[in-house]
Amino acid sequence: MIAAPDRTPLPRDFFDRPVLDVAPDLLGRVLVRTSPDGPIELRLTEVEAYAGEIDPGSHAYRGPTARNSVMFGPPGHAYVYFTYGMWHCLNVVCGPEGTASGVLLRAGEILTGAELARKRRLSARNDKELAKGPARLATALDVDRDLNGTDLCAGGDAPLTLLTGTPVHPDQVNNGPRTGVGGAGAVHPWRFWTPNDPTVSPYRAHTPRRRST
DNA sequence: CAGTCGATTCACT
DNA sequence: GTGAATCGACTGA
Repeated sequence: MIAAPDRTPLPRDFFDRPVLDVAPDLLGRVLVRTSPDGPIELRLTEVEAYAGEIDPGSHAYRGPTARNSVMFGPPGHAYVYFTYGMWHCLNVVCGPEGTASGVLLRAGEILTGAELARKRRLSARNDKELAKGPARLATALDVDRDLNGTDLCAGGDAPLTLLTGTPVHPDQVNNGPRTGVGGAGAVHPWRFWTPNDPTVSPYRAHTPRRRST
């Protein structure tokens, strides 16, 4: 008998901690997306930590900009960015206001709303691929920049909420280098995932873009 | 203001 | 395993 996931929204305090504490603690939590199309619930299986201004891999490394301003705001809010001209990725802001840490939500298992997620992820060959990768996760949940800055702790009918769920025991969390991060940021083993879970995305090293001409 | 490239995904060989 | 897609933020002149 497995206990039902705790549906209490995570409190603000949860996110007001060092990002390396928050990131592994997010595994097993449940992200709820409510939209006019219907609800989707997803159990987080893979995340990556980005340590703000001290982290060469972070968007906040060179200080505040128009794009990353939400990361410098209060914890527990969504930082959504657009990349490669066609994808969105979803992060949770961590640490006190004025700092700029965040956790990239990279993959998860769809618990409810799979039918809706399949409509948005037509290229997925099976349900394990619906949210296997950060842009796939955002696509399945219909997350775009309209949700940048959304409070994930508000509860109620907010478009995005993080529930307590069923946290993974720290002894069971795996970690390794972050996917697709190059340069000095590649040395940090700040990717966290639940082992032996088919929804976790494969690791890929950073690939420099080939020069034109 | 032009050049560069990205916390990726997908189709194809 | 390799390369294209696609656009906007950021950088440096």
